[in-house]
Amino acid sequence: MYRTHNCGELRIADKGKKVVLSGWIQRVRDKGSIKWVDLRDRFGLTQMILEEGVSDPALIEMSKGFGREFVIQVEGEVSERFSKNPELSTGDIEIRPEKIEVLNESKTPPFTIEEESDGGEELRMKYRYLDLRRPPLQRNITLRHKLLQETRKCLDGFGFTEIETPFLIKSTPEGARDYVVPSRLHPSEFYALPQSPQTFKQLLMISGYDRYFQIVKCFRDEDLRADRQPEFTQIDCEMSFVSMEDVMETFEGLIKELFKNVLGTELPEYERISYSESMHRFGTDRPDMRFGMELVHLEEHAKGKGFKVFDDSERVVGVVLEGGSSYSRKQIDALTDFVRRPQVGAGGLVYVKYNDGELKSSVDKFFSKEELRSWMDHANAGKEDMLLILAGEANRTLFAASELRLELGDRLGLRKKEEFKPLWVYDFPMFEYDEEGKRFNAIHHPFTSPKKEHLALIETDPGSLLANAYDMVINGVEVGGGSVRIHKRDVQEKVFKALGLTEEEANEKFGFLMEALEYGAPPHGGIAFGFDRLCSIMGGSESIRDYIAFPKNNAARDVMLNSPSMISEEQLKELNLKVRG
RNA sequence: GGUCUGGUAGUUCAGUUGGUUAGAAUGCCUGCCUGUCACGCAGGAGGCCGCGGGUUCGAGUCCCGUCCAGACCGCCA
Repeated sequence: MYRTHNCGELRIADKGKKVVLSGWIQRVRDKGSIKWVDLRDRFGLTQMILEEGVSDPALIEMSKGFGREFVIQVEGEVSERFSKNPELSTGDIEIRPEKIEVLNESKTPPFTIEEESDGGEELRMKYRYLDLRRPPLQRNITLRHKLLQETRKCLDGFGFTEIETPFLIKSTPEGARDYVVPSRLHPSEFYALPQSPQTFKQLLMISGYDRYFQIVKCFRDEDLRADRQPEFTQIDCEMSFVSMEDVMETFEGLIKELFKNVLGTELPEYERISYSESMHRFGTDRPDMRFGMELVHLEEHAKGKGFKVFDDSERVVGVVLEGGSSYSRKQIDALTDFVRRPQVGAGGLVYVKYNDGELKSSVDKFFSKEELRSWMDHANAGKEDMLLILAGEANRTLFAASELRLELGDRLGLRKKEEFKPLWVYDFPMFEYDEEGKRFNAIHHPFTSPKKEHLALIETDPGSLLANAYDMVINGVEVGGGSVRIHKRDVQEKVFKALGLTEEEANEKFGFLMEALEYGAPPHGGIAFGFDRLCSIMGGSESIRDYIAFPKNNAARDVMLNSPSMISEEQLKELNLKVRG
């Protein structure tokens, strides 16, 4: 028997018990005539003691060969410590070994396997199996496990059926780039890996399964980010006979359940705002609701007074920094640098604040004190505050203002990790115009239903058409998005047409779906959650890589496997492929 | 495709205006230590300064190229 207990469970009540423990050597502390060895597994740390004149001399001799991460098995007695460690759950006891067996030796690991490792990102990725031994990663992976279990339990309870859908499917190059798999049996033909099981889940509704879910890998061949991996996991859901309201209510319920059962947190009530309201108040469609500092619109107050920068701008947008009147020139310059970074993209930053009771601004030359005061009043800014103003083309200015708001929120410590503010954003536009492609793209996807009352606009003014689409946003992160789908063929045809697909193209790619819509498709809708993102939000980390056991790096490489890699001539030949270059 | 930051000991980093033998911490090895728990103390080993060119009497340091890593923009229906 390798063990009677794990390394995290023995307490003072176990004093005197004969036990067997197995684990990894975390550290050896050699104090001359006493030596301690910390034994670690994923449950905790237990100390073993070797004492000259007390312990078996053969064991002391043997322990001289011990190194970090050796795997050993220890048989011995639980004894009370002479000096206890209140920091450790097993800190009252230690093991006095009678028998030790080295189950496996270990090379010295290239970084420390501790709460805080000394290793850098790249090295830890290469030795991911060692990094995964560290307590923070074990907590993350365990959190993910709990979320998986709770999700299944909860959705099962809601009457959802888990159904698997295929990974080898057909390439449809709209939207994200597909990962593609060559077919051996059909030379020159390819499968694609799904970007999502979207069409399958709709077909399952047509098949009458009523409520479907799947915790499923999805694949997108696009560039990576801290919160984006080429293969990622979705909680994919679909329901029949539902309105937008029904879907929102159901999945608010799911997420509340998950927070309660996994984190022990009661989520506050969901706010709901429309896309246009969100853009107006926050400059983004995924606002962080943990703090205020909403955008102030100053076009009416600031334009047409002869200041060219403002006069030439579509938008003049302010953010009030509470307590900002004490900001120094240097601090304001730092904020200016922040908004001028190419990633934010603003041209500059105008400030207005009180200095010894006098209004002071970077545009004093162009505006009177009264005009400045009217801005401050409109912005509800007090004597201690500072009004920061951005101006320019509409989209860019809103984006920059939104980034500035987040930056200020960070500086004021208003974005607390342990606070959660959930939100629905709904009524997204159906299409957006792609300047490069000179055509309309679906903002959500082409199976999203347009608002019934707007449907007539689809031929005249597609840009103003709203969709029955909704995103769930928590703390400024889009954790899920969905829509009520099109369930009638003629509507689906109109949408494809608006997207610039010919009838032939639409039939070639989605004929199966359109035909299915003709056989009694029920009204249906659903949502998909980014499961990795949900983990990272709940776990309090920025990067989803911390919640994926074996992630890819930012060039989509697995540095441990060193994949992707070349394949052999024989494999290529079998697949009827030739590699260029 | 683009912007920015970085690459120096096993690891994390410092390295001045271009100038002697490239440093620190930690890890590793050796010795000492009777209650440690980030133990302590003393000593030791450990370097193709990412790679390739160039400038210079002289390059870790400056220039060009390249590779790798990270963040971001584009992209992600």
